[in-house]
Amino acid sequence: MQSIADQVGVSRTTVSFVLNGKEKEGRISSVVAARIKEVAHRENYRFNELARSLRTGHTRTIALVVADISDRFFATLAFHVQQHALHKGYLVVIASVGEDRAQFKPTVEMLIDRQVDGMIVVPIQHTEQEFVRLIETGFPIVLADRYFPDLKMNRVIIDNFGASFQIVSRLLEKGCRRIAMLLYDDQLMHMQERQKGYVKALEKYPDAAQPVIYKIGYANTQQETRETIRKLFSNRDTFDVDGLFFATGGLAMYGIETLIQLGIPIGPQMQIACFDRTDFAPNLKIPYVHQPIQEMGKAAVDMLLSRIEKGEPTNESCILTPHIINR
Amino acid sequence: MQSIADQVGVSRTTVSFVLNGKEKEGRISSVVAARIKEVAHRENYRFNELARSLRTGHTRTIALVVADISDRFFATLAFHVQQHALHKGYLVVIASVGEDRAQFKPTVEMLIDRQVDGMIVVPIQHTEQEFVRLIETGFPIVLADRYFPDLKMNRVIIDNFGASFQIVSRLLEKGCRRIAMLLYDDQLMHMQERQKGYVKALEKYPDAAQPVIYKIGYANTQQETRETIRKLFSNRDTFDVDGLFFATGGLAMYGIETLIQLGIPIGPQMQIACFDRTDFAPNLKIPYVHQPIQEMGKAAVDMLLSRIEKGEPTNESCILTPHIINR
DNA sequence: ATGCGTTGCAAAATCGGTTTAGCAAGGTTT
DNA sequence: AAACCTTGCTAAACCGATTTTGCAACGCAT
Repeated sequence: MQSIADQVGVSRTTVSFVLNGKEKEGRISSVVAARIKEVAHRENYRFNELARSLRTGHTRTIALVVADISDRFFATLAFHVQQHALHKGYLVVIASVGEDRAQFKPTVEMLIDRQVDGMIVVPIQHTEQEFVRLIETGFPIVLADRYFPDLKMNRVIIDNFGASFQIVSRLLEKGCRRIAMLLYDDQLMHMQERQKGYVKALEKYPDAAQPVIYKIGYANTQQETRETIRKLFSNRDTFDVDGLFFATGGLAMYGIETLIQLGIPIGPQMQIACFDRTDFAPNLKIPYVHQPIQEMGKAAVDMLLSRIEKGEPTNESCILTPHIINR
Repeated sequence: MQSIADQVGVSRTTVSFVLNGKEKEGRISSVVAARIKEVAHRENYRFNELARSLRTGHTRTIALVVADISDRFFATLAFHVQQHALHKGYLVVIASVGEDRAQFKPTVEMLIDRQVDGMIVVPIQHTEQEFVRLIETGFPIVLADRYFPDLKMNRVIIDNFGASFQIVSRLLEKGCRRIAMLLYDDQLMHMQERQKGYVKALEKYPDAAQPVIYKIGYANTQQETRETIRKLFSNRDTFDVDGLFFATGGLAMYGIETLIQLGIPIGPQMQIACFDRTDFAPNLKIPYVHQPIQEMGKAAVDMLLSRIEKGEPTNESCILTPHIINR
């Protein structure tokens, strides 16, 4: 900037005004403005955003923190968050921390130290205390997908209970009476509500079997899912399962894979439902809960930006309704 | 920092030395150092990395630019790049630009304006000129997965030709003689070499049919793939295909899906091979090219960081050898 | 001719740190 | 006792911008 100022024969101040389109405000003559623009263009001048941010107090950067960016759900969310944020003039920094609170804290601090304007985070287990601390500082955060019911903070989630209830009801309507559910071993509300929806749906049918629930760990998902399914079907004299409900697309993928390997046909005698479209075996027309990931990303960005730009209060939470896809 | 200095009764300089672990260098007494540390901890002091970066000239941040973060290959690459970079003390900013050069240029500029120390990029078509400009500026870049043969710059890639050659050879050994290939309609070398490997393998067998190649666009991959497969099998009196080779995991997924829908059994009479493990239909034991994504990510990070930290010259290119998985 | 509002620009403070150069006090050497 | 080295710390410049305040010069009305 100094270099441009020298060439035109003005001060840095003047250059700054012109390059920021504040010629009126700075009362710079159009002659000088034109010369500055020309030189800036010729020299291929680019702002040092670091310096600008230091002075202005904002970076026009937001962070997105997810458990695992190689997961299809999170990757898609990341894509849409990024597209929408870019459109609003913001850069998004994606951080993938694993379902691991040891990585979560330092990562979040690293991002805040770099002065991101706000964060969209899909929280992981055992991080609630981190959030109460963050809320105290007043740092703009919006939770996506998962949330803490006791913490008063912005969030955009889906109606997990309702979706679960509806899709399990569908299974029941189609005649299933002994439905088992597989979900992740996770205390967070999104999982709890999917479980509750399943239980509640079963209650409607007095002749349906009691809930049978299997919890799978995040660490060895594939293996645990396989073993669970194997066990379930080897005990068929005890519990003659005729329906399976998977709480996520990942679980469904591994589960269906195992069914196929075991040679168990999926059809009227053995029906399946799950969350998220699984690309796996699309010829099996499995009903699923379609989460509006794009809307979720957009809503989260909009909520965060209005919080950042307008100051404090926004509507606290946004609950999206997923579609039940019946195929 | 000023606040800490005031409380301890020293200058900002002293505080800075202590908090940066340069007490020896700054010749600060251990008594003062201890008091500073204590106050900093009590006040929960955190560096403003923006300000530090402005002064030191580096941000300890690198960017990763890919076409589509929701693609499984890129998401996995992103995951490993991030893990390894974090381990080396760097933050990574992931940017997803689509296979779209209109988004590519502004995104790269945005990142450079924010003073990232370097970039790992998976280039997209028609961006070669951008890179010659970037190279002139001396900005540290390493290319991953794809590359420009004419541009002398750091890159980490795999032996696409060799992998393609080997896996198609496998199909030929197993008896296929009329093998068609599906690949993306892309001028970049990685696709070209996969094609060449296929052609070269066919040449070994004089009784094999001439190459039959279908090019699929990035925009409507799923639909185009389906139509291509349908067309291929409806013309079976003209070309009685007995083998299919997919240049990527995505193409394979859509292709196999269509085969299943058409009721064409995959087996000795109709064999398949592809790049990348497809989670789709794992009960079909399809041989595939396993790309060492984690090694690729690590190598790219290491190459970039040594370029950034040690200055100019590093070994120009790193060629990884994929495994052929035979199942 | 005096006062006043406008126009066109620049000086200087500021953001929050890092880093170089230097200064005073005390100890050691000669 | 003079010269010199250490020790322990600080002043001030600097990174590259933004922004507030100020100050000439000019035109215009009185």
